Amino acid sequence: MANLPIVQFEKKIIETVEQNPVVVIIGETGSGKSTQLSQMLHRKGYTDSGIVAVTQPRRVAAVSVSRRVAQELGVRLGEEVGYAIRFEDRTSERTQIKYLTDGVLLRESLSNPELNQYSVIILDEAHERSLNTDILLGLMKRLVGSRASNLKVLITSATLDGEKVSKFFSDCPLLTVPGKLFPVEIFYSKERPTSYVESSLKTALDIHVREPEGDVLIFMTGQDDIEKLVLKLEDKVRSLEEGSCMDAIILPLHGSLPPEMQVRVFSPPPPNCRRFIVATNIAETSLTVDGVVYVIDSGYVKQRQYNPATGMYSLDVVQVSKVQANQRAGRAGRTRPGKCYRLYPSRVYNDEFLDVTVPEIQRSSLAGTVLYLKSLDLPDIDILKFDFLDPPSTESLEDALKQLYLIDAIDENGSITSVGRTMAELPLEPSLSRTLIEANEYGCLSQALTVAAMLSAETNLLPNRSKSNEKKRKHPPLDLPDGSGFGDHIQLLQIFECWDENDYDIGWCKYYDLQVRGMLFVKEVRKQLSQIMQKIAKGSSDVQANQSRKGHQNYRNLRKALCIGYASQLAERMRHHNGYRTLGFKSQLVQVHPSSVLQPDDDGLYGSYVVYHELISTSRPYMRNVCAVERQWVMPILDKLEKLNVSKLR
DNA sequence: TAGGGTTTT
Repeated sequence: MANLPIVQFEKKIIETVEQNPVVVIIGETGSGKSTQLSQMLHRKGYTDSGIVAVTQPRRVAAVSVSRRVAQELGVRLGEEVGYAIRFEDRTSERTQIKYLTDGVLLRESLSNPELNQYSVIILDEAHERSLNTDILLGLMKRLVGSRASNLKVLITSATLDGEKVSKFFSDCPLLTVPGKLFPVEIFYSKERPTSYVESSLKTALDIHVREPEGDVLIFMTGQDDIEKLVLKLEDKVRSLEEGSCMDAIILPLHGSLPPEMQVRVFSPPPPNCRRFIVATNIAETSLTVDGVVYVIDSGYVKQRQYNPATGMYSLDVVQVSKVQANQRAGRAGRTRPGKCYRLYPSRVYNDEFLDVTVPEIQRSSLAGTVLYLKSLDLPDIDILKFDFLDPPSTESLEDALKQLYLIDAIDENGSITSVGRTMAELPLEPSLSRTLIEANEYGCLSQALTVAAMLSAETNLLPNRSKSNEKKRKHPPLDLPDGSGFGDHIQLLQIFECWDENDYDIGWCKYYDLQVRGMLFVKEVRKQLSQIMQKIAKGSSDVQANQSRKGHQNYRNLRKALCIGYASQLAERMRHHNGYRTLGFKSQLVQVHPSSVLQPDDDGLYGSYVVYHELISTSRPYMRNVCAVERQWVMPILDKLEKLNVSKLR
């Protein structure tokens, strides 16, 4: 720890913090900012008047960094130094330094808007511009101006972003702390290749033949390209003349890889063997692979975008930002001097790449964010004028207001309703929290809890129908429940109920190709949601998973609750075919996703109305996860839509 | 009849 660069800046940092409420720290990789800033402030006595909080965008980071700090201070984790992430609070009365995800801090500020328990709040990795960090930046700006007791805010960011953050906080001081990276030599391509897979392949082989030992990390956009490149690399390396160069191991690395495959990158290679790790941006920040000396950067990344006019998501391949490109290059210099091969010209880097990644807040549906802000009851609120570092478009905010109005979270004047307040307490998308509240009225809360938890699972739970998997399958893909024809929400409910009947058996998940990790996550989410709902309903509600299962049923109450919850995600079938048009957004022709279990009637036609969980534009615009609903439930929503006046909702 | 970049409450 003593040789971390940041330690030499302690005096300067403390002086600046003493004299200013907000300080921006530009700390490059390896500067030690994440572990050291909190300890410096602790030494200076800032933990005497409150807790020093450090937010992280990711759970694993909150856990691992707090563990390191506890170790360095020689205390037990959970005592003076602790962490708090969803489902896991390892802090105590004695905790003075607390690492937490930015999402947890946002939750805390709901029940304690002044965040009085904290003397210092450090927002780490702000340059990643996660949705939660961006909300926190806006809240911190208000808080330092308003809070009675002295609050100190530190924000760490990257070189290219620091000035902007400083300006946002009324030109607060900006300190730069060097990193501890080894130099990385950058090589640019003369022009953009026509095929990134081919170009990566060629570059990787050049490195293998010409360069001394050291692993190669290759950044691609997705699973498909990764699999292609892995196959080609294996083929080419095998055909190299024996003894002409060292052995090679080729490893794919992406999020949908099973955990046991992911951890392979952490075991060191055998001697005289080079590893090629072909990865998505998961290797940019989330996973750190040791031993990398060479990086190949395609310059592209897959990004999810939301279109507020149509309510449609798409997953697009876009150019990385300069911050991302530098982060990728930095992965080559962690253990010794490295090299980074950029598969694009320097002109593209300089002229075309954005400085910083487009913040998530400008690429997401903001219904949840706006509801959260409304529930804080900030004085002088005009949600359209909330002070964001990078404001989302008016269109996007109006879309959020419209959605919230349709599900009764705000009234026609834009004021939060009591239903809206309850919704804000639930860690769910507004459509699902609205569904839970309605289901509680209809006596089907238990079922709704299960549906909401299943839809919250981050991983794909259902069997993966890829070609390679079909071959591996030991049994035909059948006998999972089919939603009784009503659609995917009901199927998700039935699957969980089956698992419950099988005593949450892991083997049962494996037999049906359901991701074990995902199902266990669902169980935990369900438990958390049950606890919150029981508090809201004052203990009277029945939340047992299996209590409602009684032979054949038409799930009428549950579907009605879903219809109310998804009032802003409604579609009407075309008269003569199975296409639907969306209602409530700029009307779009969409299809039920082919993976849906929704069943057509005897004439081959689907029901007249469905609600959908998500619109996703891939090869065509699809509704994913649909539920059949009845005309009589839809009519009041259509009425409301007709009378809607967005300009009054502000 | 088709396709999952990465996070998080």
